[in-house]
Amino acid sequence: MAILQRAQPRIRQVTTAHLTQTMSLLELSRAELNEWLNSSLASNPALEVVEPETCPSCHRPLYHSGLCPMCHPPKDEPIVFLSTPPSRRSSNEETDNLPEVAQPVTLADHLMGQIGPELNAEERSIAQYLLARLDDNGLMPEPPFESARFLHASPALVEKVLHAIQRCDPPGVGALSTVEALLIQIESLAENGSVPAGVREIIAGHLEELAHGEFANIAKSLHLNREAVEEAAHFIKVNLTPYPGRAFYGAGTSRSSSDPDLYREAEMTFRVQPNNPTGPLIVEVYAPLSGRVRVNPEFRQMVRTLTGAEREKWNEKVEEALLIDKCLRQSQNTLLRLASSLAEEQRAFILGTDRELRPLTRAELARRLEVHESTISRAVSNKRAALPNGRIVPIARFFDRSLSVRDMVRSIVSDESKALSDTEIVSLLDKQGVHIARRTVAKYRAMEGILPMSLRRAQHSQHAHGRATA
DNA sequence: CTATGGCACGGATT
DNA sequence: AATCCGTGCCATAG
Repeated sequence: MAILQRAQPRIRQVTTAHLTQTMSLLELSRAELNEWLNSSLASNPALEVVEPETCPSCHRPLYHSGLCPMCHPPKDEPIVFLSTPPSRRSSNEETDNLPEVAQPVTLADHLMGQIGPELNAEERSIAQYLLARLDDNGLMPEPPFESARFLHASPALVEKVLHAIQRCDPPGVGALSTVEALLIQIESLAENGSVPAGVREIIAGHLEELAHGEFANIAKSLHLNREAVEEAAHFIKVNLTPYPGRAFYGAGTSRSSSDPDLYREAEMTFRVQPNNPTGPLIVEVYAPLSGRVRVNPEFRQMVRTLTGAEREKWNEKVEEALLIDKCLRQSQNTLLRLASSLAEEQRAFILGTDRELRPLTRAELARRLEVHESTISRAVSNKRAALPNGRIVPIARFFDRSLSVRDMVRSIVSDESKALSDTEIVSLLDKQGVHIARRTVAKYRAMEGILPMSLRRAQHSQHAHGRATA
């Protein structure tokens, strides 16, 4: 199979600006790919979109010559097909009879919905940029003046928009730091009820100590008694979150509050067959457009009649269009094969729990699909998958070596009656056939936000996970 | 003395 | 080549 990296150097020169992106189509997210394609279509008259053939019985677009994967499902392999989001569908393709998988609104959409109405056009485009920059936790990683420089907008205006964002629903979004996010949340809580004494001060100056459970130190430096500090700590734990983007709105599944990717679009959706739950999975991979692109034959014909510089100029466009077409097919093809492999390999994980994730490396999959391993890396990074239970997870998670063990640790701790030490957890895991070092259990614990044994005894039925370090 | 976190090393992964 | 991950060693707190 021709590998993307092999594209001839001659062409590489032709399309400088776009080519770098073309080479890495695989690593673009759904939205980015969309945007890229739109701009390519707009700037290249040689490109045209052709309607796909559709399956005669279900009217689903057929991307490959051959049978419709839904109407003629393969026997053992997963059923994989490309599909286009409803807004971009060409004709009125019938809505599918596929089982519903929750497709939540993105965090950015949610926020834009709140602030959009109050903003004028310029402010809105600033907001759009800012929202796109929010990280997984809903925090703003870049100071307003930098955004302003990038946008060529006045810093004051950018700040104004940012402040508008910060007043929005998941309290704390758009904050520049964890501390700021917490403080904003406090303000929002203070409007409705009272906030225990010391909470603000602890957030502002003693977060580190709080994370380590050093109540005595805090009490001393704030001149409070220990009870007050504990009360404040409890309040913080229950009411505040350092990850504003993850929680608060849209009561999704119980897990959702800790899943930052929930509010991003998925690039593929895994489902079970409604009438054949034990059969192969169905995988829907999203494509930026229904149908496919090609070089407009009339345009090409027209170019042939030109001469000299004119001809050169438009020929470049034709070459570029050819390349775009090729790369698009190439990347979609790999994506489909990747999806299929994942559905097959990680079926148990997709249907079940984290614990059932099989260790799988990118390199291994690359060998199997006969592509370069960097190809897999690109395809996997920056993408998300929707699972049948409605969760949206980063596709990189399919390659997480320790996820299943971390899940075991989590359940060991939640089932414990007498707070276990890391060493004890090691031996419990040993019995279940998992052999890891004590130090490693400690790290997993930290990753899961589980406090050390000594700080774990107290409250058990609390649903909030305490984790406050950056 | 036990439990745990920090640091750093080496090997695997990307 | 850069980064990530599991681990061992050591310091520190209780």
